[in-house]
Amino acid sequence: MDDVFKALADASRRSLLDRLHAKNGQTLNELCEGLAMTRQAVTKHLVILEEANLVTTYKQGREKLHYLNPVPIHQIGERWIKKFERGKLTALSELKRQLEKRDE
Amino acid sequence: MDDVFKALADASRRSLLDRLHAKNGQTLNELCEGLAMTRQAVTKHLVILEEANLVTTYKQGREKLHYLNPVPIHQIGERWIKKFERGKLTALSELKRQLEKRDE
DNA sequence: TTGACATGCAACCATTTGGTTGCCTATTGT
DNA sequence: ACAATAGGCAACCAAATGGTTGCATGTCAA
Repeated sequence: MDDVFKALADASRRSLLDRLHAKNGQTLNELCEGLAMTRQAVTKHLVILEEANLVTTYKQGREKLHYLNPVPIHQIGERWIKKFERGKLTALSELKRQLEKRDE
Repeated sequence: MDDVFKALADASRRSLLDRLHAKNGQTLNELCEGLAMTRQAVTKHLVILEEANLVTTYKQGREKLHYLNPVPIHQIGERWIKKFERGKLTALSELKRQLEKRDE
């Protein structure tokens, strides 16, 4: 889970996920197009995404195809974000109450 | 939004959010208890959480109270994670199809 | 078969990050 | 008044991060 959070912390990597979300199964060179980064930098980002299991690849001839795996993202939502949504309203009203108490 | 992702990337900071989720409105020293880190390190983490708007503070005398703000977490869920859940199943079946094609 | 194309590997670099120590300031209880 | 308590500030440090360049390897097409 830590891997996933770390992988998502970088805007370039999130934008790579966006690109794969728009069009799945792209090659490395395809994913490089229009980016202000060298191919090697993109490779490094993709490796981190693979290690976090956010991207799956397989080689077809000399090309390497990249597929988005949305499962870890979903798990962040289920296992982590939902925990903080329970009690969101009570936390906020508690905050409001305390902030108001400040002015007494 | 980038600030929030960056803030969430560190396990110590996520655990501070957990602590505030368990008990809201803690002081700095309270949040330090039982952690293998100096007070100053915790302060730095809390500053990052504040800048990402995940934690709100206010001073009461010589104490500084920390409150969890769950709104940015909720927004990550709404504005980011949900985007990838739409089409999750189609992405997965596409992936499966491609992986099977590999063995032909 | 050989040149062009797609990717991999490794060394290197600057900046950011996560932490420390040492000291300073402000508030509170006795 | 003053010692103890709660927190702030700044300099410093090692390691991680995000990027580069240069070169090597594997595959396809003419």
